[in-house]
Amino acid sequence: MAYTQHAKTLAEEVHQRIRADILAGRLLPGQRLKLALLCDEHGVSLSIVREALTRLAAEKLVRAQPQQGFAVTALSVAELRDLTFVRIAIESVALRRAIELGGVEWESRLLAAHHRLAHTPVHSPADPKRLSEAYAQAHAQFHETLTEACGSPRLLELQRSLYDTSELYRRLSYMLNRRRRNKAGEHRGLLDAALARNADRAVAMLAEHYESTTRTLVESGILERPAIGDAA
Amino acid sequence: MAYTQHAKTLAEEVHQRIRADILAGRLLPGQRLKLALLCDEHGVSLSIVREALTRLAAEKLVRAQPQQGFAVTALSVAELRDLTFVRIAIESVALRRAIELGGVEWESRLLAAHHRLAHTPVHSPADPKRLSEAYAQAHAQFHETLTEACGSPRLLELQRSLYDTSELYRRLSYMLNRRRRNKAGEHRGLLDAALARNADRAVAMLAEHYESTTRTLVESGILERPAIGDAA
DNA sequence: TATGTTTAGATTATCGATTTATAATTTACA
DNA sequence: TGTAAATTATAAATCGATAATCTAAACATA
Repeated sequence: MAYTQHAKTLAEEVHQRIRADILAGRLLPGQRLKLALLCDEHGVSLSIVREALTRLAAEKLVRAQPQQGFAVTALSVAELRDLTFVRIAIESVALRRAIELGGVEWESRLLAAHHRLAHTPVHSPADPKRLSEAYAQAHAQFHETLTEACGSPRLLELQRSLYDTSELYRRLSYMLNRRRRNKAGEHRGLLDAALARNADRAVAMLAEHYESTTRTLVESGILERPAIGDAA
Repeated sequence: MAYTQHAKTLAEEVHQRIRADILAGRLLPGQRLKLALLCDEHGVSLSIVREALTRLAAEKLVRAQPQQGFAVTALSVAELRDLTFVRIAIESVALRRAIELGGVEWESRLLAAHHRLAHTPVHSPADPKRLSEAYAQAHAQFHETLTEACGSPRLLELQRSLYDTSELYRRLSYMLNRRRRNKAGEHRGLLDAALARNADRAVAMLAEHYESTTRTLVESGILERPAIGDAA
């Protein structure tokens, strides 16, 4: 995920901060991002906020409309389905390569990442409805490690970018999911398949893992009403 | 490719202009892009050029180094190989879907795009060493049409972005390729395979099509010396 | 009451100037 | 003569102000 790398420029700093706000759900899909408010909030000038939002727009986390400012990207059902399809397509390729190329080094890191994930509480003690920040991190780390050994930096970056785009939908899904899907089991299965070098099974599990999240969201109907709140 | 959509803001206008300069090879890989010079050239203020370059950096067409400005992205051999790998991976998925989903409508457009490509002169009369602008367009169009029917806007956009990144390497390859590879034949074969709904053959041809371009470049050794010229 | 038009307020887009950081050059010292 | 510190020059990053544009409210008209 690479939150808070030591940013070398102010614009980069603010870019990462706003990005984190979006991914953590502090800024909601559809919400307008008014420049002046963001300036106050981060204590910087217009140019900085503009540059930050411009970058986020290029990453598709916010949408820019000329003369009308910026808003957090809100995915339609169709777009979420498409995103899921592309993620599965790309990660399948990466996962197959990783399973093919990864060595003992990779196996160890994967095992470690899974162990951390399995032992991180899903909900924060403070707000039991929400996903904890620590879990979100561990989850991202596990999925990243899974394909890490694929040997293609570019593919990995694509994967990370798409992961980010779907991050807040993933959080939503967690909050919605009443019948408590067995996430832990799915991760365990993924781990086992990868370590057993069973690419077909791993890929199938990954696809199901992603599709079920999307299904939960679509069936909940929460995506229909574009949760537009104003201001930042 | 979407050159010169009617841009609604100045920054977008300049962004597209610089982008076109890079893709057409008027700005070379490794070349530093000094803000002041670009301001003069396009008759705009610093902020505008900064925003344009920031976007190009997000698209990976230029590289930004904090406190040191921007430079046109120069791919190393390893990066070019990786790029090729990712392009093949992504377009393979898209092509298979297109072959599966595409209807008569798609076939017609593909046939038309191929016809146009086949009848556009490769070199411009003005500069017989360089690739003509018209051919570059037609080529882009053909490849875009090939996968158009895949049903995934996101996948197509990814494809286009990667196509752009490799655009100037493709042009280089054309200029270098002495033994005159049979490009026309490859395109013809791709067309036939697609129309015959032979996904495996089409994908294989596509992969070979891209890999041979990369091979030409790598073997030429032209990528080794990072063609750094200063100024814009 | 509904529709279209004008006007005031708010917000974004752009600019030119200032501040800050890096790179190049000179000077001092071993 | 070579290295390190100090100085200057160059370019990027940031800011605050102005111009252009949009949104919404108030008003007039049918």
